[in-house]
Amino acid sequence: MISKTVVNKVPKKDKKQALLDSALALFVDQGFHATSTASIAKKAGVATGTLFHHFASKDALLNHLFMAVKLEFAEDISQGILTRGQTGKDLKSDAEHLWQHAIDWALQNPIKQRFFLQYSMSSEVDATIREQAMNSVLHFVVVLIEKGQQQGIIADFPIPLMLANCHGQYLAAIRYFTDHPQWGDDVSQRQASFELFWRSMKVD
Amino acid sequence: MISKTVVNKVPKKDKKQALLDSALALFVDQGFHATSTASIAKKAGVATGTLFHHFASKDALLNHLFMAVKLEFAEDISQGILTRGQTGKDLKSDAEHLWQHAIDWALQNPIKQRFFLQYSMSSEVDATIREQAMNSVLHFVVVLIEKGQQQGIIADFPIPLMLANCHGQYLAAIRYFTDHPQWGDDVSQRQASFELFWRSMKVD
Amino acid sequence: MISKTVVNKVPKKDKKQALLDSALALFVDQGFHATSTASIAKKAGVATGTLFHHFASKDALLNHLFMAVKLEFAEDISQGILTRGQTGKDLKSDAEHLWQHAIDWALQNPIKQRFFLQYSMSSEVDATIREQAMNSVLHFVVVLIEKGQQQGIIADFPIPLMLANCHGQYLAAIRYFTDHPQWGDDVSQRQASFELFWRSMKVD
Amino acid sequence: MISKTVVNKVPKKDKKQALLDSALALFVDQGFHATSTASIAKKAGVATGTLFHHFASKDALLNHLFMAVKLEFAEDISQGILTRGQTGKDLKSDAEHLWQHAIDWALQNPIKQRFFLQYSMSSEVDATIREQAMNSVLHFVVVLIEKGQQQGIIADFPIPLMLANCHGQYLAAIRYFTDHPQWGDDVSQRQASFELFWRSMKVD
DNA sequence: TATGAATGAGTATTCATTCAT
DNA sequence: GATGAATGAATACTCATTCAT
Repeated sequence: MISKTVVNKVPKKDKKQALLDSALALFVDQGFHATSTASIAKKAGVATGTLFHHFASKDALLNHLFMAVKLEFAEDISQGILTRGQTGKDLKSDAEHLWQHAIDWALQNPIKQRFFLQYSMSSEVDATIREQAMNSVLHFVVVLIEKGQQQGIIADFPIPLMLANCHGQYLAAIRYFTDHPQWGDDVSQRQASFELFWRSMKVD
Repeated sequence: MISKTVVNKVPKKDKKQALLDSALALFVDQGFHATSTASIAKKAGVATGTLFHHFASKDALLNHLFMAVKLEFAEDISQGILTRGQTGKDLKSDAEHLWQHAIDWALQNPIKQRFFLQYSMSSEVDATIREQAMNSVLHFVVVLIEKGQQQGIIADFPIPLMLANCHGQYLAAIRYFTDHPQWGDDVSQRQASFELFWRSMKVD
Repeated sequence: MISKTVVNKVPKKDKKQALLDSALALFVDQGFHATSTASIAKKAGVATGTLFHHFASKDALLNHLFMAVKLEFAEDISQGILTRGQTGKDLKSDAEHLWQHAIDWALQNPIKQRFFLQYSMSSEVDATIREQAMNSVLHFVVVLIEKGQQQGIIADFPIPLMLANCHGQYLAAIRYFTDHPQWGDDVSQRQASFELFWRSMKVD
Repeated sequence: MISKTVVNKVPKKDKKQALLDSALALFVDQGFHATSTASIAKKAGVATGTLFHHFASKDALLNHLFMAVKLEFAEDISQGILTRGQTGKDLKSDAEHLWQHAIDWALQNPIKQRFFLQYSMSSEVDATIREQAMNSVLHFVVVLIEKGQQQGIIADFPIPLMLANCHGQYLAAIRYFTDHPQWGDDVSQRQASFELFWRSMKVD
């Protein structure tokens, strides 16, 4: 009896999470419009109405998902920074750590990475959500750039421009390593990708 | 009679072109899926069926449009290169010319530029078309990089990686100048955007 | 061949009319909300999309239908008035003719009469449409009342009030004869219903 | 503990009444089908499930509500009759008192009056309920008519027909005064509305 | 009694595409 | 080629109702 109850009882959040998981997989696989809400619910093992109990609309689900994945990424990166000791001593080394960690995350979360590539610039995600998510994620980079400029290590270009540039380079890199999976473990290619990034920003 | 026919008749290609023009505007404005073929036809001033005389499907229309715009861009850039004299003497100057010309094109064709941003990575455009278009456009860059590497001016990273990086930086730049139109004419910002691009590629 | 074409070809307006006919029958039978657009189309022998080709929405269809039926009624009544000779000589006789004709119409068009009863006061029909339709139909009555008041035959109450009263009495009468069909042909009952109507309006 | 329970606990009947009140307001405002049970519950400050503890279904709620409002009306009218002294002496004066009282009730209970107008003829209310309610309310009128006919004051038409006619005139009158609120206090208009009613029934 | 998360059948509406003219 | 009425499959979303707590 007890066990049955325990087994059947889904810990509240799980249905919502199951919907998010299913949506992520399907949106990446088929695209947003080609994915029906019914298919999301079915894959999540819930009724179609349940989706709309948790999310006001299909769009709201996408926005929620986008934010969630971005935050997960941000959190993972920020953990990586915190667990390093003596941060700040060598800025380039910090930057490289950040860069490689971000690439690693993408390679280890291929679906979420494809999700980034497909929806980071898509107009299907609400513009304000996109901006909000971007800021939360790129905050590390802002900190890094500012510190580097103070130390005279990073070039003194306008920060928003540098930020946009970083983002573009990151997306290009993960797309490259996704399209050519065999090079994701190639140290020299990984090193090269960081160099392209770093050189564009450091002082000459 | 004759004159009436002549007057009313739109020179063959014009209906097709009108459809492409309307589609471009609407796809950029509302997105691909939110744009109905009926609305495209209406804006173009033709009947709904006419669209399907010129294009096999809505998807085919998008692909055709994508290719056309990319080629237009490529042609414009290539014209810019050809009209310069003594190309090749100073590679950095060539690169800068190329870069600024590409940015200018985007700023002068805001709709087509938004079209690039929205559909360059979108899965709505056929993958093969996207690749084909990319190659045709980025060919100049390949030539540039190869020459630079031979001259020892450009770093010796794998070309596909550098290419991807260039593309990412270009998209980031035009998005930046689109989001902040007031800086598109600011020489120092334009210069900075080129520097970010150039530094990532040149030898240290 | 020719005949086949002729037979298959539905004279344009017929699909729209078929939809209106089906909708009338179903709305009366099942109510507006209980009637699906699919069932209307099916009964009309057209595709579901066709309904929305002719009417912007289910609501628009109802409004259109309401107006059409009201106008048909008005036209029938107005024909009845015109085909009588020497109208105006005896106002009471004119009024009785009008009244009995209106009742007859309802009894001979039972479905449309039920439609009136169900939708004349329903909030499902647009308020402006309802008012518009009412005015067009009750115009005869206004003319009658005004003439009667000038002749000193009809009491001098405010016209809008008398109009509302007439309408209420008419709806009550047709509901009565509908609920008790056997009395619709009973001359004395029909006479009584007119008397109730006429007495409320004539001068004492 | 105890006090908390007591304070939070709403006296049994109140939740049911709150549901009825909310339903009345919403049904009048938006119509029966446009009102969801969820919105009724929300407005009443109870959970969605609670509605179904008190009423078997949404339809049952409407029927219950209809009966309740009709009875409230009947009770109010019957109070009015009882509190008058020497009823019966002057039938016309009794009838006028009844009529004006009924109009007053409608004007003082605008929402319930609109409820009458919308649902008295609607097929959404169960036919038997409607008839039952009608009888309970119109009983006064039956009594009045019968007495009047015995006294030779009221015309000798079939009672069901006269009843239907009364009902129609009453609905017309309250709709008229609702649509033109400024005339509800105009004595001459109120007097006129009664005259229209009375003349249709009294002997010539 | 009360709750509110979950259900899933039901529905209006859209839209790419066709084809007779 | 050009037209636009017609098609009908597809889909987001609603909502009365249930039931485990």
